[in-house]
Amino acid sequence: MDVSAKPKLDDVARVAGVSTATVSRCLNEPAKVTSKTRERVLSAVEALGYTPNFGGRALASRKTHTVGAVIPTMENAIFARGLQAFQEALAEAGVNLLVASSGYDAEREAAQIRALVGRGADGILLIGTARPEKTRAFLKRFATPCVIAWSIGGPGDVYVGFDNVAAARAIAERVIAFGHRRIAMISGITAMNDRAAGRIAGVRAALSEAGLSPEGLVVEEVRYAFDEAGVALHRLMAAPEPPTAIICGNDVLGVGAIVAARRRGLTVPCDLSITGFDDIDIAALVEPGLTTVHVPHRRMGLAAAKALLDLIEGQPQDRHVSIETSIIERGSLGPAPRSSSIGR
Amino acid sequence: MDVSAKPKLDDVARVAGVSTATVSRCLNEPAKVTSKTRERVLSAVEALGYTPNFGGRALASRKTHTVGAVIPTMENAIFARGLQAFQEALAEAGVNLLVASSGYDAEREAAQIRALVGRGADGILLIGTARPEKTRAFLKRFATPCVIAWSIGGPGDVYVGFDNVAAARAIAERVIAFGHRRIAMISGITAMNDRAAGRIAGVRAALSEAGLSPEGLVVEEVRYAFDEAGVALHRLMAAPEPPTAIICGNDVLGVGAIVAARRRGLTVPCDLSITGFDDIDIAALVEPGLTTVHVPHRRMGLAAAKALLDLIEGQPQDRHVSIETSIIERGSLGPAPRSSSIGR
DNA sequence: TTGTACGCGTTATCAT
DNA sequence: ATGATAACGCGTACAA
Repeated sequence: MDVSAKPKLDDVARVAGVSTATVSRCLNEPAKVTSKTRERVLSAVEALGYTPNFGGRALASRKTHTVGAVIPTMENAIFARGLQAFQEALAEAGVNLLVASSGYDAEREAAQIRALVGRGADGILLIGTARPEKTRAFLKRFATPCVIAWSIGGPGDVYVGFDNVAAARAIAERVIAFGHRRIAMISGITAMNDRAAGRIAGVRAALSEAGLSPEGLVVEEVRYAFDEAGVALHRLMAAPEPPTAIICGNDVLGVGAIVAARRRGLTVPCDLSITGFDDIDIAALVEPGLTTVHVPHRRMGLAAAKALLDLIEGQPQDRHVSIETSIIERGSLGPAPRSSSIGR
Repeated sequence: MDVSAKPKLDDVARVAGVSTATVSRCLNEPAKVTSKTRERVLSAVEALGYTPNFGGRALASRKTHTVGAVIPTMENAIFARGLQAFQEALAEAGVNLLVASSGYDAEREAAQIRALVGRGADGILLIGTARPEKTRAFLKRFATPCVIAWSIGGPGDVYVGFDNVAAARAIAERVIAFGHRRIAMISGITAMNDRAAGRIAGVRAALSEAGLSPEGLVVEEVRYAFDEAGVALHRLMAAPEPPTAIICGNDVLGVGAIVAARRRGLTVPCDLSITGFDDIDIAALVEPGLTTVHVPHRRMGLAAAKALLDLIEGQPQDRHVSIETSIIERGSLGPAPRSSSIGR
């Protein structure tokens, strides 16, 4: 009925009455085998419940059919969503996904990358471009196929991402167009995070272009957490000349800011305008809806999978894929209050 | 400067002037080696930038230091959060995580399980207990260490979960205690989902205990998506005797229902009470806050990792870990409207 | 088209 | 404590 030991290629060969080589061919290059013997072999495989041993296969073929991804955290919905799509696309191609997380920490990212490469990942997905030279050198040294997502990488990188600077600039321009002059920002931690840094740069660029002082932009730098946004908002609003609009580095901060504003008795957007970045589900559920930058995270995940698989196969491809973003207006951004546009 | 080929155990042995066996021991059982030679070996490892080959190691040791997890989808925050904690705990132990998703589909789950076992996962994490006998047999056949989470499993299972029936019953009792008699439910799809089915059963049990008809419970079964909750709510409220309280199968549905109710001009909880299940972030952010069942997803993920690692090591352990849940009252559940408690 | 035989890089079992 | 050497399971030139 049931065998105690795991069947090996050898067992299948014996049952099918062929050599191990033929069995191997049947599984890997079915075309190189007669349909008749193939049938015999496959039924033997079925009968024994044979599963190829991973170690043996990896050792002989020097391929693991496994790729790794190191993301900041799955608890951020944007990465969860992108990774989900990434995994689905890989599964489609019979490739497994190893996930690791850095917690936005460069050291941990480096450690996880080493672990994944050591574990034999055929390729790797990384988020953003900001990382120590040491980590970069490690990847280069082992020539690990690597795709960068969520950012525009350098000319030498293969990436599937969007221009954080341009997108942030676009939404800042919208804020300015609404008449806001006292603008503040609640940003994620910028250390080793080019997305967060780029979004600040984009806002500064918009200010500058509008003839406003980019240095005057007050930036509260906090962890990506709802509560942190509240703390930051209170600090900002306690200033002698509080902002009339707050541009948030992502939707978690944006929604946190809206809730905090409400609890502070402020009406959004009448008293205070707030914008986000990412367009995750909750952005559409808060009251008022969060005006934000829409990023197609799923599409990016799918494209990243395709890019990485192509890269591993050595196929020619687009090394640089830019994903378009757009602004979604939902109501949390409105005209600047009249009293303050008069200001002093 | 840099070598073109990847250094192997052999290279390290040559440089250190020892045998491959010693190098292997240095890396795996450092205690069985003199500190003097160990030092020599380790510096050789460092100098060459040696990384053990995964295939070779897996083949010889019959261990991959890799575990797999098959979850419905990472896009559901509860799984993203639990999986994040799970992964962190594994990384701590030097174990890598392979993730796969089923999309709540039994066939896909089976396929992913096969893939992960074939890929050499030392153990596997699964969500819930409801799955075809065939899948169960497959796991038994290969004696794959397996932990079930998010549910109470059978006596033969190793699980780290909570009692979905009891938790749903508890919140239904609360709803009934608020005077509600016309109670409806918006549930997830129950096919091959014991959590969703269990939650309905729990609500029915509470109704029955309160002397209400459990068969009278109207259940709208929908996918776990915000929009689906809205559609379901509209159907429920269009009935001749609409419910005064809607118990939702999870927070995604609960929040979706609150938003849909608001758009329908209903005030929660004055006109309609709504409850959720899970206690994800948005439950605290909507207006009014969603009264829900708090589930410590991170703690469950950590405990699941510990259980699985112990199981793989063959260590004695608790095969059944029950996680406590609690009810969080936030405001979306209130007294039944007076007019309807009088009824028709 | 199919079979033979060797090599992939490591661990583990013996001796020493 | 260390070294020689045999597995480990599969892929693949090469031969038939």
